[in-house]
Amino acid sequence: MQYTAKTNDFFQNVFDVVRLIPKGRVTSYGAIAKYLGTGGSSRMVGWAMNASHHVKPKVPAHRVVNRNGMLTGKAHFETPTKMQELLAKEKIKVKNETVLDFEKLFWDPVIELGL
DNA sequence: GCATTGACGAAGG
DNA sequence: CCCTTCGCCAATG
Repeated sequence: MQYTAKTNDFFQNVFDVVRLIPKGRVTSYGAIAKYLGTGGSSRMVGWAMNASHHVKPKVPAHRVVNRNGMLTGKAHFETPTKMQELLAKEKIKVKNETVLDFEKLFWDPVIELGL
């Protein structure tokens, strides 16, 4: 799989922001996209995460969920339960594939890191 | 090069 | 919170 110069740069930015997410906090694909200035391309953030598996250092992709706090990407982990396990280790409660207190745990890079 | 797909988002129901 | 429709854009067939 080869990435174009465009996506390669985009991917790196996504990985970088995701690694900055504090332990025990979560964010959304859209928030990351907005922070990177590609607001409408939230799908591309998800695509970037898809490539985060073989990336080093490891990207805490489990801290990235959709706008509803739902673990939509759990199926793409090593095992369908891996994502919830990692979240549980960070004291993040997950119920019915959705992060509880999502609004309280939400970490917006635009707000936390500034524009 | 067109059609389909997708770890999304907003709005309306 | 779930469902549908539409917009979004790179990758893939």
